[in-house]
Amino acid sequence: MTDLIADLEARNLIHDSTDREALRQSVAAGPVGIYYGCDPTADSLHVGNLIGLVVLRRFQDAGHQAIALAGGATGMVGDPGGRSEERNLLDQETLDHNVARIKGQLGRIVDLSDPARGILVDNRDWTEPITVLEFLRDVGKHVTVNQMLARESIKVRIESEHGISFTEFSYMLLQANDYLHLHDAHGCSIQIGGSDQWGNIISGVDLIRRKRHAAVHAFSWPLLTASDGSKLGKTTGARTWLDPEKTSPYALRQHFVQTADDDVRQQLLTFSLRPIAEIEEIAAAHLEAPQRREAQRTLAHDVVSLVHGEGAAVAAADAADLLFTSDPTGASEEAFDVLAGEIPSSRIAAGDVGDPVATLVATGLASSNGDARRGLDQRAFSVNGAKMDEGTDLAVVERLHGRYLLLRKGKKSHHLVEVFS
RNA sequence: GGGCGAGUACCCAAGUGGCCAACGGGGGCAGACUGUAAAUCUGCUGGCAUACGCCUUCGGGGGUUCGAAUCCCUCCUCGCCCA
Repeated sequence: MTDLIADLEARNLIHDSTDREALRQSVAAGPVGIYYGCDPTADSLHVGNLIGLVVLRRFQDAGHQAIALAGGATGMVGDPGGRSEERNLLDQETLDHNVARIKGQLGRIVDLSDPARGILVDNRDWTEPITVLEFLRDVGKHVTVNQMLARESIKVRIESEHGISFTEFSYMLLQANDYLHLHDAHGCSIQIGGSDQWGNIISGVDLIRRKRHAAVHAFSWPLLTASDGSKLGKTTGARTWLDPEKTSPYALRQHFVQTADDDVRQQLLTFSLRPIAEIEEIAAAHLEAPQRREAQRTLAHDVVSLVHGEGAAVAAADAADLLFTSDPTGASEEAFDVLAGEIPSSRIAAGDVGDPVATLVATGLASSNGDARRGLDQRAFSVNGAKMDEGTDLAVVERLHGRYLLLRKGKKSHHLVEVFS
């Protein structure tokens, strides 16, 4: 990559930045340390964090040092941005657990095996030892409350009915101190984050300029929103996680396959490591024949491959093909073996198969007997491709390959039942 | 410390003694239409029950009443104002 910054600009991944020319020259001049931080508020990263990780990856591929920061300390305090109420504080034990899990997920996207290429740090390591007095003198002295109050994230909270605690108010100082530490200890000179982080990021840049008289850089990407305005990865319902235990590779694939036409080009630019020219070709082909969903398929493949590996991406694609494009009753036994590993599945004794309501609840496709009955009423469920009703006796439904029942709710939820005797 | 106000289901929010499992909106799920898209229209959205109905729920606890989300007491949490 001759000009990484230009590439990112073309991908619409730069929203705000410090002096653009200085940033460009710094990146072009040689390897730099670049840092992206996320707070371990859950035991898994989600697709919202993926942008940062992919940007780190792009820098790493260009020979720079990626610094992934797990915010063990800031996670204890809570970022006031983007919410109207105080966070619930997490305890040490939970944070430890979360950081450990996140490290595994991170390591697949960003190479952490060679410290010169990438490292994972936890800001508790340098934040915990600082005393309150040191912090107030060394960090607090360099920042005016006036500036802090001017930040959008703070302003919003002050005007909200719940207000903001001093704890969360202090968050940006901790993050500023992180950047200072990484600058001193690792020579880090770029910080990145979503545009909602810009205030916090700039605080760090200012702090370093005041204390070290050094000009460091930063940029943010536009907060990813779907064309319907919802915040990606934070859809009210189920989040899409990077941990395969929480969101299977198949489910992750489905999340991206279902991307809206209007969003798919931008998402490819954001998440795919393919060159821009190739993505533009795919986008152009997609405009010609959107119903083929080739762009969505490419996007889904690239993301799953990045997060879980090529093998998982292919397996997830095969499972999806079986469920959506071909007749499940004609699928081979081997295909079902694979499918069982990709979609939710369960084993049920032959004697327990019969009543559709009980079976639907047992598989989790319905949340309660009432939910199952409502769904059956609305003809939402099918077994082996045939619609079910309350009278369907699953015991007499012919099992595929002698042992499988493929249950479906709506168009998108599947569950494979293996019947044993 | 004092005064005022608020806490309702996933979220916002109506309801101020029975017609309340609780208006409305959002979100979610499903059906029709489709391309595993969007838009649109329709249905559903506490649990048990085929059903009559029963049970649990309106910040926590206690009370008044035949009957409470609604009235009283108390506690907790939060906001605004005064000190």
